[in-house]
Amino acid sequence: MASSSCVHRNAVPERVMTELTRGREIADRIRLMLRETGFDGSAGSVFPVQSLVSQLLDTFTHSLAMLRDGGESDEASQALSAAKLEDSGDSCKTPAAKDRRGCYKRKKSSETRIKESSDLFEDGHAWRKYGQKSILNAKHPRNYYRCTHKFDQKCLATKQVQKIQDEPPLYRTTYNGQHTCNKSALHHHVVPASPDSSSVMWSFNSIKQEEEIQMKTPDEYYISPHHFSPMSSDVYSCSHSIEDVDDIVGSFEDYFEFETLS
DNA sequence: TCGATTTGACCGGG
DNA sequence: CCCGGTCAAATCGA
Repeated sequence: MASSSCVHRNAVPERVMTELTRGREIADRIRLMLRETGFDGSAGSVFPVQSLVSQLLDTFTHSLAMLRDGGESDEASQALSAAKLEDSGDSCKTPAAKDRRGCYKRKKSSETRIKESSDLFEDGHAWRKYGQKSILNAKHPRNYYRCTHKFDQKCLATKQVQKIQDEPPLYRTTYNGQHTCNKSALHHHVVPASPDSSSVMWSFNSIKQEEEIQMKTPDEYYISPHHFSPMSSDVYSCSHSIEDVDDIVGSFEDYFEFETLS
């Protein structure tokens, strides 16, 4: 169909924007963390880390500005294209029929983030379960979640959670898409299911607030066609910083991937 | 009563 | 045609 190729053509700069925005947010988080821990030079540190992070932030900001100026993929057109996608789905929601042909567009496998943990953890976002499927050759069913703000804020983020091991229990969470919803609208500090749990615990704050990120995860890695980097499990003490840096590197790699494609 | 979850049906890509 | 992702009616529960 012609429409799908049209959507795909617009999707690339949007994804680049999303990646760069994410990178800039993470760089800013690092900057705040450095300030709190005195690594920005205020506590006598000789490391020029703060300066590097500032340059990193500038790089993201400039790249985003260039993309904005050069193309039409600003937030408005993003919302527009999101609305178009929405429309293609709405056409089948008329009470007219059970005929759902053309009802939804299957996503192209875009950037995917996979997390594995020993229990089900809160990631700070509001999710709504919309499906469960038993998977071939898998012992446990796969659960499908979408962002609660899919409709009110056009947030297209989804995730899948599947138990992949019994003893000890191990869960794989696969994130698809980026959140475009307003995080500040959410409760930002979610109490984990079991307070003494030794697995993954995240705390997302909005950037302007005091930042606190704790991550303890047995394994984390990203999957993209050219990138597969398992995290070592013995870097707990500084894992939050390292994972953020890994996030940024991932953003850049995704960006250059798109660059070479276009 | 209304938002969240469950679950079988439906759909499209491979 | 099979499998996995999504939809949506039915059901749950606060």
